[in-house]
Amino acid sequence: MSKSVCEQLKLENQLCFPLYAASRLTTKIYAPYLKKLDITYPQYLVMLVLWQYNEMSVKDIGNQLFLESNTLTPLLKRLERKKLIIRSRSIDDERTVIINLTKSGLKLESQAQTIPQQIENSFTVDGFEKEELIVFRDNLVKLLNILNKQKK
Amino acid sequence: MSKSVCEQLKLENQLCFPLYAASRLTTKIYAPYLKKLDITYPQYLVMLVLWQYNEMSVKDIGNQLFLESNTLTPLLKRLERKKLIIRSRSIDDERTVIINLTKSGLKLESQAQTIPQQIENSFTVDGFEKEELIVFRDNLVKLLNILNKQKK
DNA sequence: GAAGATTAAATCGTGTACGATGCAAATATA
DNA sequence: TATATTTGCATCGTACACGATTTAATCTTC
Repeated sequence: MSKSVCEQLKLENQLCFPLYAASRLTTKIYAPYLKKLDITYPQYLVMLVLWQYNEMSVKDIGNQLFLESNTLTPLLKRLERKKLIIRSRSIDDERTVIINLTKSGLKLESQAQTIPQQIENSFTVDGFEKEELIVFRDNLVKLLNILNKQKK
Repeated sequence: MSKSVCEQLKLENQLCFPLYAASRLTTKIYAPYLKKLDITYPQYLVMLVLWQYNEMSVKDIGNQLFLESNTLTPLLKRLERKKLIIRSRSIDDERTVIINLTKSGLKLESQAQTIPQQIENSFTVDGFEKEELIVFRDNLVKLLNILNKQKK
């Protein structure tokens, strides 16, 4: 990349902008599906983690999603208000808050089952081949790992 | 992709999550550089647009960044408070608000010149080849175009 | 086993995002 | 040309993100 400094400052030549915009627009693609479940996109991500691992501390969820308690605590309180989860202090370590799914939280998983396929379809219909999509996702994960390493 | 429905609900198998997380972590990579300029990441994106096009309406900026006035108006007011831009109503069309750079807004560009290269370096040092990075970016832009088409 | 360091959540303040709505200016149409 | 529609921006309410700080519990170290 031997672009001039001026060229580099252009929006389309940066990695950051398409990443930022694609992330936001993707969230919007989920919106109509998630509206039916009455949850937001970040709340959906938390539910994905809980469906997979069942019981987790706030810290654990944060490690999965790269989020801290300052974001998670209010979000989890909203999920609790929706009766999807239960927040309780660990007996072993009073500092730790344990998140458990309620029955309706657990039941919501079946309603969410169809979402990933529908989203994937909306990407593949015009544009991406499925194989291409996999390579792309692997690249994203690779970037994510690099970014995560830098953090430390 | 013949993953079971259950598998598809796992975090690492979705496209959306690495996109969301990578976008957020990338923003954090920018933070120390932007702190020196005393602007946030979305403010930086607006400045990129203005450095490239000089004079733009709120609508124009929104078209470039996929943002609406409900996000841009308060953000632009903050940039105005920092004396980086001037907001004024168009004479031709009183509905339109024209954004112009101030002298210090224009001057800030030279301070931002080094940022893209530094960011690119932090991606390439361990992990990504430059060519790989270009393919990846092109994929992101492709996704962005698909997403943008779906919106309409 | 008390003092100090570390850790897990929570709280606070600021700044996005975004759906929904309001409002005034401009445009289209009867 | 009066009226309806559209357009560009602003406002409002809700929900993230996140740096910085606080609080309480646990762990270290002597």
